[in-house]
Amino acid sequence: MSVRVRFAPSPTGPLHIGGARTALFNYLFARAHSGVFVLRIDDTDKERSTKAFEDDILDSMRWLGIDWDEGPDSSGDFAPYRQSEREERHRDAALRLLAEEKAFYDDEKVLRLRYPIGEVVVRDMVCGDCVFNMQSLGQEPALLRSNGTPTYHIASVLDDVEMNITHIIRGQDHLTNTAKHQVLFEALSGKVPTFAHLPLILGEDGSKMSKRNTEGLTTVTEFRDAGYLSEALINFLSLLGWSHPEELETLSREELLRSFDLGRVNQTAAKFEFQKLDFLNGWWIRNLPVEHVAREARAFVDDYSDLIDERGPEFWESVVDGLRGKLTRLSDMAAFGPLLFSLTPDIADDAREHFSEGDAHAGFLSVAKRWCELLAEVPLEGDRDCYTVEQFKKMTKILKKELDVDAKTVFQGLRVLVTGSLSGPDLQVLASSIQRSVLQERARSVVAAFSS
RNA sequence: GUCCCCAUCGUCUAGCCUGGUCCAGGACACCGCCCUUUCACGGCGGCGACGGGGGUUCAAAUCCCCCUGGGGACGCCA
Repeated sequence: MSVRVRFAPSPTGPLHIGGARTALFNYLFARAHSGVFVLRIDDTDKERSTKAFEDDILDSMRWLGIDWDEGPDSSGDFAPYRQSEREERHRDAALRLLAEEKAFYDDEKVLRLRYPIGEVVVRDMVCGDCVFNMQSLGQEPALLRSNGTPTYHIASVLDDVEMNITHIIRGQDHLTNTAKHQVLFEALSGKVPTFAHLPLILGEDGSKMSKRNTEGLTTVTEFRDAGYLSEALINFLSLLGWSHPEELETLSREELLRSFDLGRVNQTAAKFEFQKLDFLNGWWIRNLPVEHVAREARAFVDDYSDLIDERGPEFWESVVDGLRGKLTRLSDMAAFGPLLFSLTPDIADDAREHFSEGDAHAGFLSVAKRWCELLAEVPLEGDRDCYTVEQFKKMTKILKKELDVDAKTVFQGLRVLVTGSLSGPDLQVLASSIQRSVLQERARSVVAAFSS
């Protein structure tokens, strides 16, 4: 029988990063086995489920590139894929169990599963055999609430049966549920799917990747808005609890599809560390095709949208290509907006201090004077409004040759005249991306600041 | 508290199933050096772990037991 797996989030919140990892592993497992990946919306909790959250979950998965074969938005042989639309089946199944004396009503009019006496063994692809004494598992799981509506337990198991789910891949926090569900599977169909419980992802403090972590990011949307690429997130998530057979670390979606193997999933909970995610994000920013990164980066320089559009598409790509070496998150791009377009750069304190007195001050002023002259003298090429990298190089050479100032002062001075700061991205890239008129205006502004 | 799961560098991990090639390998972070007229990138090197105790064995990170530590589950939530 061919592999069928499902990811079954409940739309009571946006897609959490931990849920994304579960979805990813299901997706990779399905693809690795040429199987089917089902997205099912487990919205049995009507009070807390919303369409907005469902939309967020679908959008997040699309953004991550985790696509599904059957789901609420597509027709499939097992539709509907929203549990709220399958309520009758769930209720009927629960009542059938009651008729067969496999369930019973408690004093509160809640229908509960009847436990067998003794032990249940869960055979798990990751954890091995886990033995549970059913009597130690606490209260029997509720199947129908006192108001007659089905609960997660009956809905989930019945749907897994009806949708021919062969493998259930979910977090280890479901392990005790699985013992109960296994009883339900046997009662409902006599067949039990294969289970794989993934190790949990812990927050940096070591416990539960819960509401808040050090960076305040928990949902996929939040990570996206913070400037992470889906490629980096997928890469990072894949390495939490799993490792590549050749220990490769930077893994593309294609490589993951090629090499994923549930057998290599470990059983140890992993802490979510931003340092590694940041490293991978920077790596992907540097290694993905420029067009792709340029496109993704646009969202983070929204304030300069018009100015960027005015300069044409090639401008933006060349800027991103020149500057991406310095990026960790796409949101870092925001800082480059003013660097590219502002007419009056803020002057950094250390820059002001560095050139405020003595020889440094004198040297700086002579660089500034000559720089202003060059900006007036050196013509632009063709119909360009910026100097080329070569022209800028030539101009710095002139400064170095003509002035009785050491090279360091020339370059640092130039950097301050162009950016107002002593450090920043490659000056050649930057200077050749800034319009001459802006360069002139800035030089004037900086000189004025240093003269007063 | 009860039950379940887990335990290798600060972190993610390889190795463990099929004991010896492991005085434990990689990656992130950190620290040096190189590259560089800044910062990054890149290159090279360094620091750094088998939780403890018993077994089994000629031999244990690898197998068994106990302890300790960590995590999870115990809802008319999913």
